[in-house]
Formats: sequence, structure tokens, C-alpha cells
Amino acid sequence: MTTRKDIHNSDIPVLCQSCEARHGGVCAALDNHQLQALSKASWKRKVEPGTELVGDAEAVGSYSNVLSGVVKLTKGLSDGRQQIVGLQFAPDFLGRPFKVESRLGAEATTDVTLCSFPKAAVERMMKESPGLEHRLLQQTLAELDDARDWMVTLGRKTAGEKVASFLLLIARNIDPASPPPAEKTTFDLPLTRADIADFLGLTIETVSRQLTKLRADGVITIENNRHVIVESLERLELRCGD
Amino acid sequence: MTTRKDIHNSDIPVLCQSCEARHGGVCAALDNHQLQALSKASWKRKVEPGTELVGDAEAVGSYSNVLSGVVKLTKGLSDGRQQIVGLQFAPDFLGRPFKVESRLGAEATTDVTLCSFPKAAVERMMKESPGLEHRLLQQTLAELDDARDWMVTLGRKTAGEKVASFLLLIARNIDPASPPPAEKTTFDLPLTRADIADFLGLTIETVSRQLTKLRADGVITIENNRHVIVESLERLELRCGD
DNA sequence: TCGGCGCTTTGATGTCGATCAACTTTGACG
DNA sequence: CGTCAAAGTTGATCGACATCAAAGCGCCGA
Repeated sequence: MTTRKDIHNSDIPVLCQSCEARHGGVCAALDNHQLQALSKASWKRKVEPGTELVGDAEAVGSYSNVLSGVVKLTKGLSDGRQQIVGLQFAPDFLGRPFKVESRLGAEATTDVTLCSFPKAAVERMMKESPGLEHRLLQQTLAELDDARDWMVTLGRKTAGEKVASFLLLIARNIDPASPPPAEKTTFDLPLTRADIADFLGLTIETVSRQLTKLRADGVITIENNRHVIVESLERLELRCGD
Repeated sequence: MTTRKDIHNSDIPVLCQSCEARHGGVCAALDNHQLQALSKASWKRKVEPGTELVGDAEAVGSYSNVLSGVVKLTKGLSDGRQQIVGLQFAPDFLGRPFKVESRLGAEATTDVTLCSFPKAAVERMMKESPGLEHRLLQQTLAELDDARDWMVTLGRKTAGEKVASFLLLIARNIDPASPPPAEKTTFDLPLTRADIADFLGLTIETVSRQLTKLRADGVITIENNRHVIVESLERLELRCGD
């Protein structure tokens, strides 16, 4: 293990020292001692876009923290229609506690760094430390709020409003380190047009047309299909409908 | 208070004795002692359809359990468009822990019985008893699963599939006492056509037409606009698309 | 440098659900 | 009962987004 031997207050496992999840994520609920215990059983990994992290009806043996990149959560209908039901950014927690089966697909849409723990270790720690469960409840409540916001987008917004809402969501979440930008910003789209369509309940053609319109109206600029420059966040917000 | 004086194992507050929430709900996580403490500060109330329980951006001073009836959770866009983002049946917990403001409207759609507690009492009890927080996490995770299921319905299903999915949802949840029915069943719609439309992201006309079609195809019968007889749950399921 | 392949854009046409406009049913109250 | 308002149904038309089809445009390997 890559930790120092002496018991000391600043004795944070090397693995965790520069970790996003130790601040905003669930690990923030753990003290150094617990962090040590968990880090012994945990491992870091890097995966490429398109890597399936959890199959649709698959038993999951581990939980993870997203340390960088974006993970899409998907649900499918029997005839192949798909809906993305959530995006996980760093330092989000990935996994469905208290359930063996997942009902959800999870797939990296960009390069993703993960820190994974065995299910059992997390669940044991949750029993011992109410703080961890509290933290998890907080994140789950936040995800529920997000999901409900998105239900409004899916159910009641026009195609134009949907695409604007999507861009705003990305602009506000893509960079885990800095707070949401205020006026002008720039980022790489973490999703293909097909993924954006599956997230918004649209087709790729409609997504493309709406992006073109935003570009024509001078709200955004797009370079190389992926890189977006938001000229005016304020004007983008106006197009979200809410 | 309406409790007996002697400390005894079967010493359950009268208020709680015949209560749904003591079994499936959050109160199931409390021992008799805690139940007593909480019931001292809690009160039961009956409200009529249309009663606003929580305003859209209102500070909430209490949590509640739904003991009977149906509550709709709504979100609105600035121009008046509305989306119902969830339905709460007995014995669901109503309220958003750890947040003063709600961002959500809550309104009774049928006659509703509630058991309400002051926010502070619940939060104090949550600190003392990890079981309660655990229970709340469980319900929140279940609600998140439901919300994500509904995102698929909103984003990817046709009008016909949406209406069928709605009827199935009601059939499975309207009666808190019995388990989901298997073949034939009957219930009163807890929502008006306008509410159904807001739940499904459709218009009332489209909802009406789809109900008419289900009736014409012999899948359901409707009496007095509200009472639904599902002739074949199996055939209804086939029309949900998943 | 050149194909070739995947992703994206753009255009023409089609369709499902929205909108607009009667009309009917239900239920509350005299 | 008869009246009235609210809720629901039905029909005609419209429009937003889907579908079908054909280019563009990187980007990679030979």
C-alpha cells in the first residue's frame, strides 16, 4: 500500500491526496482512518469513451467515484429506443446501493477516471459511519432534483429550448474544479450528437439543426464539431424557457 | 396526548396504531419510544382535491406522510407550461430534507390524509437514529428510480404508450394495502385529464383520444369519466412499449 | 496524397400530436 | 327536473419534429 506507516492527522492515503471526491464527493464524509481502510481495497482506473461500466441488467460488485470525465446513464426500450436518464460528472458517486441489479446502463462518453471500491466495503463502512450515509442521501436528493428538472425539459420544452438547456447544463458542470461561469465560457462537448439526442428525446437531425440555429443567431460558436464557445450565457439562458 | 402511561412494548401511540406509514413508510424505522416522541409533535389532517400543500418556491416548516389519497408534485415554466414530476401515494414521505426552499409545488389531487411533523423534530430524530436516515435514503433511491423510468416515458414513448404506462402506474400504486394486481383490476383515476396531460407531457385532447382508443380496443372500460376497469392488464402492459 | 469510414450537416417530405373550435356529459344547486 | 359551469369528447386543420435521402468534413492508415 502506498501510505505512510505512522498514524498522524495528515496521514491521507496517497491515492486520495489529489482526489476530487475527497472534497465534493462521498469521501468527504470519511475521516483519515476510514479513508485509509477504504483506499486499501480501492483501485483507480482509466477508461476510454464507449466503455460500458455497468450493463443494463447486470449485477454490480463495486461502487465508484467519477474522478474525471463524463458517464452517461441509459435506459432502453425493448425495440431499441434509448433514453439517457442522467449524466455523472466528477466527483459524483456511481452505483445503486442496496440493490444487486442495476436496471441502468452506465457508459463512459469521454475519457473517464474512476476510483472503485468493492460493494461490501462501502456497505460495511456505511453501517459504521452515519456520516457516509448522510452524504449519500444528500447526493441522491440532488440527483432526484436534477432528474425532476430534466423531466420538465423532456415533457414540456421545445427542441430549441431542450438544446439550449443541454448546453447550459454542460457549461455549468463540465469543470468540477471551478464554480459555474457567469458570462462567457468554452468547453468540449462530452457527448456525440446521437447521445445528445438520446438525452433530449430528439433525433440527431433535430439536434444538429438547433445547434446550427444557435450558431446562426450568434449565441454560440462551434469548432471541430466538439468545441463550443458560448458567446453569451445570458442569451443562452433566455432560450431555455424557464 | 392520546397514549397510555405505562412503558410497554406494545405502547404504540393511538395516532399511529392504524397508520399505513408505520409499515411501508419512514415511521417503520422508529422504535416505540421514538414513535411516541414524534407523535407528540405531529398532527393529522384531511384536505380536499386542489389543496396546495407546498407552494412553488415556499419555505416549508414541516414534513408529512401521505396516509391516503394522491399528491402531485409539479414544476412550472415561466410561461405557464406545467409538468407533473411525481405522484406520491400512501405511505410516501413528503418533503425535501436539508433544504429550506422547495422548488416544487405539491397539491392534493384527491381527498388526502396527511400526518405532519415539524421539520426540526424530524431532523433531530434523524441525527439520533441512523435507521431513519437509512429509510429515507431507501425511499429517495426508489423515487429516483421512478423518476428515471418516467424520463424514458417522457422522452421516448408515443402518446399511446404514455397513456398506457400511466394507467399501469396507477393500477399498481393506487391501493397501498394490497400488492399490484395480476390480471383484471379497477380503480378511480386520481387525476383529471388536465393533470394526466401534465404528467405525460401531452395535451388533454390527446389524452382523451388515447383513452378512447384503449376503450375501443377493449383494453379498458370507463364509467363516469373517472372509474376505470382494466379488462386485461397483460394487454395494457403490451401497450407500454417496454 | 489518397481513399474510406464515421460523424455531422442540410434538404425534401411525412406524420404524430398540438391547436382551434364546436359539442356532449357530468355533477352541483336551485 | 332545469340550469349552469366545469370537465371531457370529437372533428378539422396546422405545425414541429421525425423520417428519408444525400452530401460535406474530419481523421486515420496505407
